[in-house]
Amino acid sequence: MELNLKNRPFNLNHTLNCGQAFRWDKIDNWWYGVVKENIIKIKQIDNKLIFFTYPKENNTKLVKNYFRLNDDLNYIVRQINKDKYINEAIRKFYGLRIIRQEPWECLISYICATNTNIPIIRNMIFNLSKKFGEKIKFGNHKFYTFPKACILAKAGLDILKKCGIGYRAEYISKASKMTNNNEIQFNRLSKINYQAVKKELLQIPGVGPKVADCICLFSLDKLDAFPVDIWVTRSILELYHKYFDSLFTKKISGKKYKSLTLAEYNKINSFGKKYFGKYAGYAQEYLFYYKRMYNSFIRS
DNA sequence: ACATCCCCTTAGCC
DNA sequence: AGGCTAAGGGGAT
Repeated sequence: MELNLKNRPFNLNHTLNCGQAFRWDKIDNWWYGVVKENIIKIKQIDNKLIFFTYPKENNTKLVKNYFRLNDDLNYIVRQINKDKYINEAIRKFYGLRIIRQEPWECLISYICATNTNIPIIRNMIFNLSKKFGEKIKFGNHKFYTFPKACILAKAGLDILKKCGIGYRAEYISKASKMTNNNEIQFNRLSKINYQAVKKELLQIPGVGPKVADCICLFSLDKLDAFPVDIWVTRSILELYHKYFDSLFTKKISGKKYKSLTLAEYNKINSFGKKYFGKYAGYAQEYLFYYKRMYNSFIRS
């Protein structure tokens, strides 16, 4: 199946490499991912996307929706392009789009994403899927769907821990039970505003402000959410310190990789939202990817 | 009501 | 070889 992007800016590699989604692999120049109960095999050639979906074939709707191809990216980028720093990130990673993930999978993924790094997060989610998901064979490759809430809700802590998730096992177990009990209703959450969604997400064990913001941004259409992780903190301290008092920046930079307090998180978070506006989430992702890439570059 | 300190798995890196 | 780092959160004080 072919999808002509026409003049819609999109860069598949940036979108899948930037660290927002953990379930994609590049094999022989094709990206493979599991989205809902489907496998997507996809590559980009100039302004064309070439893809296969399985088991439901030619599922253009799934691809368009997942990659948010209907977002007016040129307009969004114009809204967040406030200074030379973000401008450089936008130019460097032009075409990066926020992905619309499944809320349930996104919740568990970002509970896994605390106090660890992207390769380990990918492992945790793969292990959970392999042990508790359903196997799908596609070509010469095997894939696993993300496990349903009712399955994880029944799983014992000892079995969960064999997936390498450590202390997160209890959070995942409780979050699964809440989802399975209908205490968390994602289709309702996608319809209420950012503040209200975040407040509800914070009731889930293992979900603090950072994880809640990630779920809002990557799965619940809250493009104004501005997650603040270590990389965003660094880029704010380096590039935007003039918007904070020197006492604050000094305190944060002296923390040496210890986590932010709630007050500190909220201060950076509300700066991001105010400064970049209603598409602050897009700005966050460009800054995050830019800072992470640049730091790994100067280390190697 | 707030802030501070400490613990929590895992793996790659130096 | 042991400490540090990584898309942080929770609980005790």
